[in-house]
Amino acid sequence: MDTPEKATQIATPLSKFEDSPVFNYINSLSPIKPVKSIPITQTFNSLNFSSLPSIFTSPHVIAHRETRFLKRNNCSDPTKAGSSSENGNKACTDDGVAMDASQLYDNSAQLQENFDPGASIEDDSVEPSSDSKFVIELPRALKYDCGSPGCSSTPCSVIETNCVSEKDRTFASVVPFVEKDSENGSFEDEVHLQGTSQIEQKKDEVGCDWESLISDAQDLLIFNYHNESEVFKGLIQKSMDPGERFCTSLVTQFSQNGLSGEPKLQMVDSVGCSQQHEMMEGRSAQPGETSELKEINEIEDNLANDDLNNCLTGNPSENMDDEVGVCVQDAYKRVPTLHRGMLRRCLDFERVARRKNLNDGSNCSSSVLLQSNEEIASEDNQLVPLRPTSDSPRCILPGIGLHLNALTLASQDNKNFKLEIFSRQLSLPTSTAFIHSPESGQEPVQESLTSAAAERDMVPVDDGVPLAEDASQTSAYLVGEESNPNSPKKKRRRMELAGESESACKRCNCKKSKCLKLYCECFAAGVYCIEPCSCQDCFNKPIHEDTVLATRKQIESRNPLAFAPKVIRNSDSVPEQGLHLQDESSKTPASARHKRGCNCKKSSCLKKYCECYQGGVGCSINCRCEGCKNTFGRKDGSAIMETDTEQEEEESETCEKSGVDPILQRIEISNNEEQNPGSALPTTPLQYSRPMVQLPFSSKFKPPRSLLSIGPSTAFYTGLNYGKPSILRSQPKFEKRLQTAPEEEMPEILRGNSSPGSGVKTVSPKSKRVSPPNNVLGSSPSRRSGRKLILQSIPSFPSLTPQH
DNA sequence: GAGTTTGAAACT
DNA sequence: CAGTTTCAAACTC
Repeated sequence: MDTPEKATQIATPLSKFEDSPVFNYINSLSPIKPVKSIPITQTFNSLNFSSLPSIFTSPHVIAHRETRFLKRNNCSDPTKAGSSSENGNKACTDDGVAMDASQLYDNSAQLQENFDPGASIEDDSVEPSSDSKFVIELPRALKYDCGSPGCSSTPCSVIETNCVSEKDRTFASVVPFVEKDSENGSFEDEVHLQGTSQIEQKKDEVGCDWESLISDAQDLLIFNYHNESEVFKGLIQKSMDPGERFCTSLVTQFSQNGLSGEPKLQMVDSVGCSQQHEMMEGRSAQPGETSELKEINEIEDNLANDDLNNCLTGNPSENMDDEVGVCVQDAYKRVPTLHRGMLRRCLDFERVARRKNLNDGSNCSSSVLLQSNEEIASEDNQLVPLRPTSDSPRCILPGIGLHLNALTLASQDNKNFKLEIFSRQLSLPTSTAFIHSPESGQEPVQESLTSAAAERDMVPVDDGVPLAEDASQTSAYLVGEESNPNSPKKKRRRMELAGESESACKRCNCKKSKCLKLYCECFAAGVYCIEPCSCQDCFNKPIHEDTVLATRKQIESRNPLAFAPKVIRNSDSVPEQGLHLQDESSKTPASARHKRGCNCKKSSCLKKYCECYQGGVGCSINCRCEGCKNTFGRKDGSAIMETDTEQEEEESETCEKSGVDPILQRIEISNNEEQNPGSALPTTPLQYSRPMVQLPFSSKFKPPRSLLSIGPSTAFYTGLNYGKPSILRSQPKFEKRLQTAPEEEMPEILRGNSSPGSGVKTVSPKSKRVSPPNNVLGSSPSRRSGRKLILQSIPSFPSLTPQH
């Protein structure tokens, strides 16, 4: 394997870093010798996630933990230390997750373990000396986490409190822990906190392959972002598929039962990382059962089901699930819509995973799953305002492959957030594909289609069109009616009435392409045509699935990125981080802009003819547009390059025309320069800066179809193309975008301009204004220096230093 | 709703 | 790779 190489690589950077300020800083912070851990962090960055095979995941995870231990327990546990040194390096290498994140995970995990009555005891016995260290470090880590903008203060405080209490007493008793926490918040918080850590831990464990699918990073980030992390936990847990839930409960049980924290957990981790299924097995493995995967497997379904049922039904159980379940409901209610959406996402993800499992043959009681879904949905209905105000993300299917149709199946009830979630779930590409497989049966597909159709059709409540109607229409569609010009039109009209939000939903009107070419928006978006479409001779239907897929393949063979989201957001897509994306990265400019850039000549990029404008993003150097006046930002490079006066003039013009606030524009422009959408500063219009957060689209602007899907979709398409799952795993770090941002920026800035695509395109003679200057500028020292300055101004991260 | 404009996609 | 054609959305009236 790569192990040797990686180790070497790591070693090198370390030496370099030792001198780095960061290193020193870390050193100063920790009494322990961070030597390995710190370098590891940097290594993370330096190394590409792509290099990490799923196989490594488990080791990797272990490594995390061990690394942590090494750091903390350095002397306490020789055995662990040894293993950690080896594994730690490896793990760090492949895991794109920020070291911080890993630490956080470890901390939380450990915290939990320690806090857990049983676990704590064991831990004590195992690592007698580690406690004090842990106490010290844990707070630090937590604080660090808290330091993140979004981090919720509550959890941190709780944790800290706990730590303090621990100091005095040891981790032996959970009760004190609870009490302490209750002081700050509620018991729920405590539980949630625990759950959170569990979840994180779990994710860490699972973090391999399919788990990575979960954009845990995002989720986690969100998690931290809001004070209601506890809610998340609950939701997550709830949303968890049986296996995961079970796992979580297991973790809890582990701790409660007094299972050894580290060693056994590690076993579980390793097991879990191998595969989804395996993962589940591993997780399900009880303390004493770890060895027998098969047995576990058998048991798993039962247990999982039981567990799930218990949770869902709210029956009291031994597990925390009960508590969680209860808490979840309460918490869930309290969760803001936004959060819920996020949670939803998790949920959906889970669902998808489940589906995948089901398809694979392992059926953990689909009924149970459905039940959970329904329950959730019902919750949503009750608690959440169903209608996203403006153009709902829901409509944004783009970027989602045909599989989307299948995915939607699961959550018919909660249509509102589903799409969004799905779109973001990009991570599910593989699973999606599988789900979509014909084998799954027409029914599922159709069903999914139905839901999808319904979703797409879904009109804001105010529209006055009941969902039921849509559903009925959908059903009609399902019946197999090829294309229904009449009804579609009606519907269309309705949609139009509904407003722009509707427009976001793809409806095609193809006449000659048979909806099998990219001309067709539906096809291009990776979704089947539905009733509202006015297409003729449409082949983009489940009935013609084979044809569709074949055509799709063909097109992809021609252009692998054909179905990739047209608008790519750096931060979300995390191309740099993505394992698979790396492959893509070479092809796709990782700019936060339109994938290929526009070629507008007459529209001045002020009309929807312009894909950039349509996508709500500014034009980039990739664009070959003429007279660009894109209100979302003009070609970034050129903007800078061009004389200020010219720019200003243009800006003023734009402002006048668009009515956009000049200041805003300036900001945008500056952002464009940086081309770092992912960073705190949005590259594109502010409103879109954080699609993840479900920012409302301005009424003025229609939701760019690909907007929300950008991040995930990117990954998605990658996955789709390559059929690799994963992708998102790299994100776990969300801890702080700030951290990642610089990393991403750096590459982007450095390469972004020089990126193959941009460079080539820029050169193109067509690019009237921009091209020549851009290229020149791109390479020009002045420009670079400017960017470099910007980068430098940003707090340097370890990752940046080491590699470059 | 018909016709025009526009630029992406597809083709040569 | 450039030029041309096809196509369907966006736009206008």
